[in-house]
Amino acid sequence: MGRSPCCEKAHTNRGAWTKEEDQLLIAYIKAHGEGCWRSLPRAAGLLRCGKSCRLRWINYLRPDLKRGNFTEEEDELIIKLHGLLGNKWSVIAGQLPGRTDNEIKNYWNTHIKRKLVGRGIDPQTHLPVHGGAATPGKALKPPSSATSPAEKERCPDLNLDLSMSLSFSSPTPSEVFAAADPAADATSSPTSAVPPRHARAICLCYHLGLQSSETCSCQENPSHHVLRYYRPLEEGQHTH
DNA sequence: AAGCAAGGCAACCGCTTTGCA
DNA sequence: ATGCAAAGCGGTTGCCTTGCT
Repeated sequence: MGRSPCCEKAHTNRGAWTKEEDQLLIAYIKAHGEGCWRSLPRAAGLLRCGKSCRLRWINYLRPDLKRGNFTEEEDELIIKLHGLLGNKWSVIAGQLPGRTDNEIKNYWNTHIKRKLVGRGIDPQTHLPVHGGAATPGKALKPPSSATSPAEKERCPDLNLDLSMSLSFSSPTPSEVFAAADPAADATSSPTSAVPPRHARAICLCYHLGLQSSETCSCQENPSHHVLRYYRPLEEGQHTH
């Protein structure tokens, strides 16, 4: 027995959204907020599936979206975060206010990839393409031993102290992200705003070079890693 | 002006994760 | 502990626009 479809495809519109549909969705969410996406279309008078409504709202209609071209600073931040996190678009988007994961993903695939290739950097590994060091399709793989200064030198584009982020013995997540964006205050973001599923990515980042999130020896819910990132550790709290 | 290719991006698909009974 | 529904996510597709020949 398979999963029931999210919507009755025969009775839903597909393809590009019309202005009228946009207005219906905006008006409904303004009046009722983001509630149950599955029941929203019917309640709002839309012939769309809930998934489609959610996507349209998050990626296009949300009032806090920035739109417009990415700045050079945003470019560099995306590159740095991608070097740390890989294709965790939603986590990366979380560090760029007003930008969506879909937008960043598209921007990465159409602009930044090319930019990195132009610099002689493999977009997947963030390592120079010459010399066969790059391994297509693999996420940034930390070395098993401490990253040498020479290794750091090989990755000028990723303006991070890789010896810290990849071979650290125990940096805090805020240190990792401070390295990615020294201007950011990693302690100021509200923990409640972090979707729980981001925890794994943060955990993964936190454990880069040591162990994967799957083999983390910590028995706590991974969300504590998010707490560690978004809020400084207090005395006596769990540490690795 | 027409045809074609490439680029850009909105939207969809299918799988995973989460929350709850 | 388990199963299911809902939400979230990343990869992919497809259409529209732009630039080139």
